[in-house]
Amino acid sequence: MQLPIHLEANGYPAASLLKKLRCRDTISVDEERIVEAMLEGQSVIDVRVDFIREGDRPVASTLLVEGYAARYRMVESGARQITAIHVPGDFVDFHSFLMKEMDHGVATLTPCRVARVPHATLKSISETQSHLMRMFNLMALIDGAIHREWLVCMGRLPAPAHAAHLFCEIYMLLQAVGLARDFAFSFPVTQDNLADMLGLSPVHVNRTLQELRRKDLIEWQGEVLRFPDWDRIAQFAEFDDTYLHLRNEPR
Amino acid sequence: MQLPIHLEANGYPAASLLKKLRCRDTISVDEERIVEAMLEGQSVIDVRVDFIREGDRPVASTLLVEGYAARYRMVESGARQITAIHVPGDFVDFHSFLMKEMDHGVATLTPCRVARVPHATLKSISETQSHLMRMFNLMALIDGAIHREWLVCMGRLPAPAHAAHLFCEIYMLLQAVGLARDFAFSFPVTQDNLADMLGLSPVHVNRTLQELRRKDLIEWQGEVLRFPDWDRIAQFAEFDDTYLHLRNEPR
DNA sequence: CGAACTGTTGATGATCGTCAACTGTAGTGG
DNA sequence: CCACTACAGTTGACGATCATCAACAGTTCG
Repeated sequence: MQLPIHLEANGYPAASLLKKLRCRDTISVDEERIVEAMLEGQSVIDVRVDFIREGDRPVASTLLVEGYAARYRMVESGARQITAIHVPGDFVDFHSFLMKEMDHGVATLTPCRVARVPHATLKSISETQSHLMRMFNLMALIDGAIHREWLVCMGRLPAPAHAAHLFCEIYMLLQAVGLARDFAFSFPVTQDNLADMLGLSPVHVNRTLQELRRKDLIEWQGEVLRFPDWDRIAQFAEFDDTYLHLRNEPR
Repeated sequence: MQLPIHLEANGYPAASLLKKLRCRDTISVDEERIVEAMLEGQSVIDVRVDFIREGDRPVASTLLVEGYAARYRMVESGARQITAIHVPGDFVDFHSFLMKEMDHGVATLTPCRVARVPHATLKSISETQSHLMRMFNLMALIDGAIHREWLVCMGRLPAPAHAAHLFCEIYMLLQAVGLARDFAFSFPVTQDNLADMLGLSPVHVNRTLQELRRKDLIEWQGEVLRFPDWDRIAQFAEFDDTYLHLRNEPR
C-alpha cells in the first residue's frame, strides 16, 4: 500500500522540511543551502516494520519523508496512547539528539519512507548556525504547543469535537507541505489507531465518526478524508490554527 | 498566604534554575557564571494578580522563583484546561522568546515571585553559548515529554491513577530544586484547580481524592501533601520518572 | 454576624467502555 | 472456482465512569 498523494519533490527529502521552515519563519538562501546539505546524500529508506526506532543510543535523527507515523506509550492495562502524529517533513525523534533515554515509542501508521540525519551534523549546525538552531528550537516549542492543544481537546472537548479538531490539525499540517488542498487529504489510518490518538475505545470512535458524517462535517470513504464545509467543522471543533504557527510572523 | 517552604537561597533567583540544569546535564563553572549573570540584577517581583503575562509582544521571559503557576486554555463552554504546572526554577514563558504569538494563558495558582529575563540576554546567549542554548533546548524537549506523559495519563488512566501520577511528578520536580523531601511537599492548590489540571469536574476530583486517602496513598490535610508509601503510590500511578530526565545522563 | 470561598455529599443522567455478534472485503490456498 | 482466514468496520446490550445540579458544612475574613 502506498499513499495516493506523493511528495512533489520525490527523492528529495529536504523539500517538505524546507517548506515547513518557510511557513514558520524567514530563512535566508544560505540557510536553505545548509538544510539541504544536511539532508543531501542521506539515504532514504522504506520502513515496513512497525517500529522506526530501535536501540538505546541512536546516532542519527529520523526525518519522515512519506507516510504517517506516531509517538506512543503503553500502559499496564495494555492500552496504547498516541501522543503525537507525524506527517512528512517532521523529525520523528529530534529528541534523541539531546535526550539520551527515550521515554516513548515511535511507530508507523502507514508504510513510510524516512531519511536519517547523523547527530554529528546536527551538532555542527548547532555550533555554527545559531539562527538555524533557534529554528529547530522553535519546532520543538511548536511540538509542545500541539501537545498542549491535544491536552485541551482531550480534557475539555466531547469526543466528536475532539475528533474533528484532530482532522483539522492534520489537514493544516499537510497543507503546509503541499500534501493537501481543497479541504481533502489522504488518511489511510484505522479507527483503532484513531482511538489510540483520541484516548477513546474503538467502538466509541466508530459512533463518533458516524455522528460527524451524519452532521455532514466529514466525508471519509476509502482513504480520502474530505471536509464539505471547512468553516462549519472548524467552528464545531473550536479549531484555531494559531498554535501551529504556520504563518510567517514579524520578528 | 505564603508557601511554608521557602527557597533555600532566597533573593537569589538563579539557584533553583542552576539546580535543575545540574540535575539534567553537566555544566561548567563558566556556564554557571553565565546563568547567574543572566539573572543577577533582574528585579524579583511579587505577583499577586492572576495573570503573569500581559500584552502581545513580550520583551522578556519570566522565571518562576517561588509559588505555583500554570499554563491554561479556555474552551467555549467556559471550561478551563491546565496544560502545564510550573514550579520554582521553570521559565513560564520561554516560548515568548521564539514564538511571537501566545496561544495560551499563564496564571498563578498561589502567590508567586518571578524574575524577568530580557530577550536580548537570551539572544546573546544563543549566539555565543551553544552548549547552554542546547540545554535550554533540552528543557523545551523535557516540557514536551511532560506534556506527552499528561496525554497518556489523561487518555488511558482512570482518575485516581491520573491524580496520583500528577502528585508524583510534582514531588520529583520539587525535589530536584530542594523544595521537597521525605515524600512530602507544600501544595496549597484548590480542588477546582486540580480539576482543571486533570480534565475532570471538581466534584469528581473530590471523590477521587477520598479514594486515594482511603487507600492510604496520600495524606493531604492543610497545605502539605504527603505520601505514606512512595513505592505503593508510584506503582498505583504507574509512575516512572525517566521522562523527567532529572538525572545526569552520559553523553 | 454575614459573605465568600472551599470542601463535601446525594441524586440523577450523559458519556463512554466492554463484550459479543455480525457484516463486508480482501487476500490465500486447495 | 470456492472455502477459509484475517481484518476493519458496524451494531446492540449492558455497565462503569464521570458530569451536573443542588444542598450543606467548615473556615476565613471583614
